[in-house]
Amino acid sequence: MRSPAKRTRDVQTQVKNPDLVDRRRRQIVDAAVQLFIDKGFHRTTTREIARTAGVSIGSLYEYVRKKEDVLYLVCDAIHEEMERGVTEALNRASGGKDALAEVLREYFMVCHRMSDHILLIYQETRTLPSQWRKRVLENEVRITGIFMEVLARLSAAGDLPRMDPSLMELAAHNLTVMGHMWTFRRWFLARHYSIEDYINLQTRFILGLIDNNPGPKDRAL
Amino acid sequence: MRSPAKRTRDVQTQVKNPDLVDRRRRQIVDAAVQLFIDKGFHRTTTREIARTAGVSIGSLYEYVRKKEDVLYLVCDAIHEEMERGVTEALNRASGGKDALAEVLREYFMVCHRMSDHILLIYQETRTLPSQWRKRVLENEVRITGIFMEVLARLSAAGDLPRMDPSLMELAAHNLTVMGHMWTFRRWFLARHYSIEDYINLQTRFILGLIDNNPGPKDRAL
DNA sequence: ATTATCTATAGATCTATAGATAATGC
DNA sequence: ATTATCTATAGATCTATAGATAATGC
Repeated sequence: MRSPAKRTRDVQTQVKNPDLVDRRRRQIVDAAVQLFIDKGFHRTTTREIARTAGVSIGSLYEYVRKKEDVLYLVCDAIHEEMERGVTEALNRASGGKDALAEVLREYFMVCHRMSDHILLIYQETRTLPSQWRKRVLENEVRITGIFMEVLARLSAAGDLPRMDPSLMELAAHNLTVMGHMWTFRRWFLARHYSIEDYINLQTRFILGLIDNNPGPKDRAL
Repeated sequence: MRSPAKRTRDVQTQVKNPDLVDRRRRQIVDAAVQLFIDKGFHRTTTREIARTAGVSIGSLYEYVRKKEDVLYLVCDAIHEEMERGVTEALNRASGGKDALAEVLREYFMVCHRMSDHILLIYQETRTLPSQWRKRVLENEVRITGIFMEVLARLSAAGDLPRMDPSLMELAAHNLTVMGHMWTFRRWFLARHYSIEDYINLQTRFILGLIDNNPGPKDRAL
């Protein structure tokens, strides 16, 4: 739905050959992602991006119009990977009694893998020109939306208490952000917990909240 | 415990008179906070900070050694205000059956008031030299710690289910971040909910998770 | 002929300091 | 004399482009 070719059109280029544009931009994005993660957007120069990508500074500016264009391409690529990762992860979760726990585990593992990238988006989204910031934020909503669908599916199957749509939507945001939290509080959390601990504890936190049915493990929280 | 005078020592100055240092730095911080919120750290120039603060660029550099010093002073001032706000808010919450709901409401209102400032910290902490980034992150932990004490107090009073310390700590982080979430997802949330809606829904979410006791409102989530 | 790439640099900043000036207190 | 403040600018970047060169395909 959002192929590189589609994204291509957002950012102007002087180069006619679309395949070439895709290929070179991939080089540029790959170089820039790592530089931005290491040094931040503002401390990375366009020359560094060009050099690391293996093109000249002149060529770089054939493929983007401004430095911010590179940031947009980077953010979009990250979200594309996140979306793929989340979709796969959630499909992998098999459903049934522990469905939510499985979903959480799979999602948190994606966040764990993409830690640096998620953090980059938190830090640099504001740097984008508003037109593109809007796009990036739409991507963020779309990913939360995937989550929400899963919750709705579980709820319909009776594996989750029913809740009204507003609460369901907010719950999806909460779970999404809990994954992000592992990335932006990692400086603290990783000192105390492994990713496994984190997943287990957060799962207990959430299930403790959800499992309202009285049972052998009442007050499970 | 962390008076301006104490903080003063972290950042070098050429000026001998400590009161003057406090006063001028307050001017500088007040100017810089707003500029950083509006344009970000990197797009704000030292000259702008000086001009807005009502001092010359030369004077500015009598009170800080580098531009990053200003950012540190700004972050520290924000955390000081947060800490005061959170402490007050949590003391205001009266305890009793709805204690947690009250605590959440008071805390979320602080986050609502300090929305822009919290966001700034998320965005610019990485920009700090590591020595100061560390301090800023310690402040963040301290604020979560206040929260944790409140939870412990409620738990001891029986107004909250007992949980082991790890889970309690993580719960404190979760609640802290839920407040932050209102600031960094505000572009989405505020489109759908008022701050009142947000507080009410989040409270239902949390209480739904916690209130494991079977009762008239079973499956309250 | 057209398309892609490169080198060299114009032009615009921006941080941080040096050195001059004003204000304060003995 | 000492302390605080200011003006003027050195020195170091950095983005983005102009104009030259190389590669490609008719």
